Order: sequence, then structure tokens, then C-alpha cells
Amino acid sequence: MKFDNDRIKIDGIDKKIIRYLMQDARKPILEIARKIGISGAAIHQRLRKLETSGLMSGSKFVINPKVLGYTTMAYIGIFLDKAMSNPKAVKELEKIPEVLECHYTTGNWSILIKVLCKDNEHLMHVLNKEIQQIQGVSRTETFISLNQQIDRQIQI
Amino acid sequence: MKFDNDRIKIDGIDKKIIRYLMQDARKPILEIARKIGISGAAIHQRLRKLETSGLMSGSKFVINPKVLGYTTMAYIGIFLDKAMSNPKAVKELEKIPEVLECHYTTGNWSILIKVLCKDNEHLMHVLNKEIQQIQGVSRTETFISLNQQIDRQIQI
DNA sequence: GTTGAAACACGGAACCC
DNA sequence: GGGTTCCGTGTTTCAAC
Repeated sequence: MKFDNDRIKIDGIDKKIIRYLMQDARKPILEIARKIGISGAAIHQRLRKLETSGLMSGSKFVINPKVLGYTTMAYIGIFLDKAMSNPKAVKELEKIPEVLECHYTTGNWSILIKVLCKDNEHLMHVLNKEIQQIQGVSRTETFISLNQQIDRQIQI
Repeated sequence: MKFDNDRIKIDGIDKKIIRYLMQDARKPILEIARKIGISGAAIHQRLRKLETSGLMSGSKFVINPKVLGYTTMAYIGIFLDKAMSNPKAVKELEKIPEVLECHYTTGNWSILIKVLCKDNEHLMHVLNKEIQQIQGVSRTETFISLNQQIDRQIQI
């Protein structure tokens, strides 16, 4: 990736704006303007600057998977055969909707993924019928998240 | 957590609305209305229903940590002494801003965390000077993410 | 940085099917 | 229950200062 600037100047006002929008992306800009004490147009200009700089890469509506019945989160370390081309495995993992994250990692495994399933049975299915079926996957290690205590973005 | 309904009915229109807002929380509702082909007020009503149901738990502005120089992501498995009360360790982890996620997990470790650092030196500091200093932490295993290939929410 | 103004979006009320 | 239109209020997004 390439950005306009690898060194972006962010002053205290920028930080305040970002902090407000990081916790609620739909917060009206005018409301933030009133709280900070500058005009809405000024915030608008700063936001445009932050967007073109690449720092703000968009906004997401966060949904609560528990309401949909997704209560079982797990991390799975995947061992791949040496012969297997890793990108091919990632392409297959991408097709599995339960896979939320996928990392190439140092250490024991080739790949570490995060999956979200409805229950243990669902997880079992994803493991045996989806992940283990991918060509090149030799072995997996599963760590079920019993309870997620922290979930946040980097602080500004 | 308790919700109005554990079984929420979500029809095709709801799904479309959610999908639009999941990729851009600031997308104007009227714009979505035009694309779907119903009135803005109808979308507004559906959104209120989805919000009270607990499914939409808010919106977040996503920032790109790379622009701030945070390029090293890692997962760290933490072994805790049996004597240690885990919640106390989590409280200490919460104070470390580089810690983005924290899970109690099944398997080898007591806790699995995700950290985001500027570089390996920074990660080293967090490991040795922050995490290892927490009372009850006996040993850690670190897996550096060389490349994150997938990062998404659950599909609707 | 500000103001001002036009265009637009939001969110309620009243209503229809 | 859903959907619609109408409308006052508030917000976004310009340009000009």
C-alpha cells in the first residue's frame, strides 16, 4: 500500500474528531463541532484531509453476532504441506463465511484463522467438512474462545 | 446479555440495508432507499427495529494503523499461574493500549491476546516490559502475523 | 479557521393497504 | 403488521471570506 504521507500530522482537534467517530461513525459532524467548539465546516475539511491521507479507511456498522445465534468463536492454527501453495489455501478459506480473519504467522503453524460459529457442532462441521477438506491442510489446532474480554481498535 | 428477542426476523430488505451499512456506516439512508426501491422512512423504521433488537450494536470509524506506523501484529498465548485470578490479569492487559483483543481460551494457554505494535522492537518491549511484568504471567508464546489476508465481519 | 445558503437527509405524524 | 407521503428541523457541503 502507498499513502500520500507516511508521516501525517494529527493535532489535538483531529484526535478528538477521530475519537468521537471511532465510537460512533454516524455521530453528526455538527454535534462534534459543537462539543469541540469549532465550526462544522472545519471538521468537514479535516475529515477530508484525514480520508485522503489514508488514515480513515472507512466506517462499518457493527452487528452483534450473538443475536443471530453465533456464540462460538475460535482460533484455529493450520499446518500446511510444504508443497501446497499458501495463497491457494487462503482463497479456499475466503470462501468459508465463518472465517473472519486469516494470518500468515511465524511459529508452529502456516496460517492462523479466526472463525465464528453458532455452536460447537457448527464449529465441528466447519473444521471437518470445510477446513480439513482444503488441499494442503495437514493438521489443525483449535482454541475456542470461552469469553472475549477486550475488543478494540488502536488508541489515538 | 438479554435481548428483546433471541429470534429476530430479518427479511431480504433488512439484509440489504445491513449489508450497505456494514461496508459504510455513513451512507445516507435515502441513498440506500433509492437503491433498494423503498422510501427512506421505511428504512428508518426498519433500522429502529434492528437497533432495539440488539442486532446493530453501533458503528465504528475504521482507522488504518499502518498510516500511524503500526505495522507489526501478533497473537500471544499467555500461561497464567494457577494461583492467579485471571480477571486481575485481564484488568492489567486492558491498561496496555497495544492489546486489541483478549480471550479466555481452551487449550494450552489461559489467555490469547492480539497486539498491534509499530515494529518488532516495540513488540519486544510490550512483551518483556508490560505483559511479562503482570503478576501471574508465567510464560508466553508469540505468533507474529506476517500478513493478514482476511478481515471481515460475519456475513448476513 | 469562519459564515451563509442551497441541497439534502432525518425523523416524526398522519394515513393507506 | 408493513408501507407511503408530507413537512419541519437539522445536517452536509459548497463557495466566498
